Amino acid sequence: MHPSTVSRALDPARRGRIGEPVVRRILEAAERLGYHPDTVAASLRSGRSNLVGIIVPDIANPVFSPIISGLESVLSERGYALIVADPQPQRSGDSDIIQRLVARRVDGLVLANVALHDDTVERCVSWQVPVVLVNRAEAEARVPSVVSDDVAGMRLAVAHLLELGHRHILHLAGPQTISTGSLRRRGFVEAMSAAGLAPVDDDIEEAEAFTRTGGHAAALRLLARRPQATAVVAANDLLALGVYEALREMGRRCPEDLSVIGHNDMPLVDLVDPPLSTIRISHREMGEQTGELLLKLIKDVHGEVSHVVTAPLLVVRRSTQPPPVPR
Amino acid sequence: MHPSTVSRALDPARRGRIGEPVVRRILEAAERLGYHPDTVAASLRSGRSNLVGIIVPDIANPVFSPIISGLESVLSERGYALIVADPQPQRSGDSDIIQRLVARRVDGLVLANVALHDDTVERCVSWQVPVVLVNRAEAEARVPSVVSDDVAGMRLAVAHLLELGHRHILHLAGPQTISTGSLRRRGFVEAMSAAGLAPVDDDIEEAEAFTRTGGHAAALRLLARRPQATAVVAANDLLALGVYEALREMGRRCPEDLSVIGHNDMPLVDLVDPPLSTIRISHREMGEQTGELLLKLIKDVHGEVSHVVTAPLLVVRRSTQPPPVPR
DNA sequence: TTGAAAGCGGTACCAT
DNA sequence: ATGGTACCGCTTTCAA
Repeated sequence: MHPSTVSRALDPARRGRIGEPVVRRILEAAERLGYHPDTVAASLRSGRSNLVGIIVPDIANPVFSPIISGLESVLSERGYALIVADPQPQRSGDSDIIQRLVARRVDGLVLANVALHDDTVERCVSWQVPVVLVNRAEAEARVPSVVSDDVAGMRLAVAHLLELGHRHILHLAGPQTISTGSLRRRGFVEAMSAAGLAPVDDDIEEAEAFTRTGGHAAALRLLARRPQATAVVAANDLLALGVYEALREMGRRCPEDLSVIGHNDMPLVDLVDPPLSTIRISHREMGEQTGELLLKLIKDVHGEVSHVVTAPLLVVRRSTQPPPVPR
Repeated sequence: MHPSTVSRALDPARRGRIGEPVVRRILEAAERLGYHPDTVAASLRSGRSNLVGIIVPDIANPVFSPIISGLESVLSERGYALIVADPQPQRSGDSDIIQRLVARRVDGLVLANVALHDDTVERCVSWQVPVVLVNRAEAEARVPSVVSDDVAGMRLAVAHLLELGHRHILHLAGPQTISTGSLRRRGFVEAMSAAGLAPVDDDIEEAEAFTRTGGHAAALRLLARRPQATAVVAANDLLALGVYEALREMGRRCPEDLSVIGHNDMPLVDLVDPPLSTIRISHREMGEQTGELLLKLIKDVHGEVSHVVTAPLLVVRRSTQPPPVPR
């Protein structure tokens, strides 16, 4: 048969230009022979790979895995496959994952690990690869991004505690090199200031990483410094769980002695003791939005740079309650 | 310059055949021009894509995400990229993910979602694609697999409860179409029988899925039927947490009234109330082993079919204690 | 050790 | 609506 005709008949997008009966015959033959067009050859010729890469700091992290899942869902529905990369600093050969992905001719890239100031983005732009940022924004907003409204989230958390009657509220911040860490800190400061309770530096402690151990260590420092505080707003759930551990060691109770609120609403925090009040973010939805944005960008490289900001939600459980009455 | 020479100089594996100074000049030039060989063209010509696919039932599942992570880590170290696919039944176009991946010329495939009897495996074998199963074994062991020793794990769980003094022990089983569900059930029956306490059918209840809600519903049925039992062995942690919920609704306490033990040791189960005793499985390590196995298979398609079985570990926390003394 | 030529398997473009 | 042709960018084989 005639290669061009077959090619066209097999591509739903341009099948219309081919005679109805011919298409049927070709489809049948393909079925019978178990023929499937070679994606690699098609990529070489067409320049499109139908491949998208995502770079995350940790695949198994409960924040990123639903993002990957949502993204994959949108992409695969549209015929794209997703390559997941997780650059571990100590690993050799990782010198440049972005480069490796670009050499594979990915049609687009999702970056879930850029720092607030990061030259990775610049390199992608210079390579002309469509890029979308997720769960991270960069200081200059050069490329599209999908993030939760961290400032609004902290406003929610602070408002909840104020309403319960708390006045002396601390913040357990995340690393300030990461946008969520920085934005949430800013959100905390703004919300407190708006209530006339502007925090001083000693009311805030930075964890070294968004982990339980990081939260634990930082909470120990913070609570030693500010024993009379009645509530802590943690920059994420893992940090909040670190506060739990610190409290346990210090012989203080949550929520009776200290209210704690987290951020993310990751799986199982409703079952920890006490069930954690937190700010819910739909990471899966963020992944889906990221997919839509990227697909749009791939189709129209010079489309406008749009930023999606998803709304967070307060989830009240049992780790927050009114402050203890002073004796 | 001379394309062949450049190609050879850029490939570390065969650089040796090229003159030292020539190599240096080529490397420099490549650096200067920002040249990177096109992987797609290379794939087309060489037949190798340096691409591996993994198919999981749920990317965000705490069992599978560390597997993916471990696998990715091994693969990317060796120059392979990992495509992650997550076939959702209701999704269109998914008609055949395997086919789509094969059309992309993946060098190998990891299946994390095969049922006990599954024709997917057969199709891969017939397509000559190297395949490794992970966290799932099939009834006939036609292809390599990496699994935890589920039977041994259940033996550990049962032995722990027996040692505490329990005699009336129940099993909350997972879906029997899945190898872990079926193997763990068998392990439970064997371990109990070995102790002269062979369970009857009513001592075991199957959950519809490995989820909290599935566990919750099944636990309600099981505990209603067997109120005097003093311990439950759940087929995984999520199911065990479902038991917690059921207990709470029934006004019974864990561990005072009923000991509960899970399986997997997923993140955060050490912080739930009460901290869950469980069987630890290193899913990340399983992912790494899977990568090694697959790479070996890719290199030598006709190598022997090996099966890796990782050893589980008992983790005692606070959800298990001696049975209440009968009044 | 290096150069030359021939494809890998499709798709884009032009001709009919 | 279909057929013909060139060619995507590399690797492989063979020749020098």
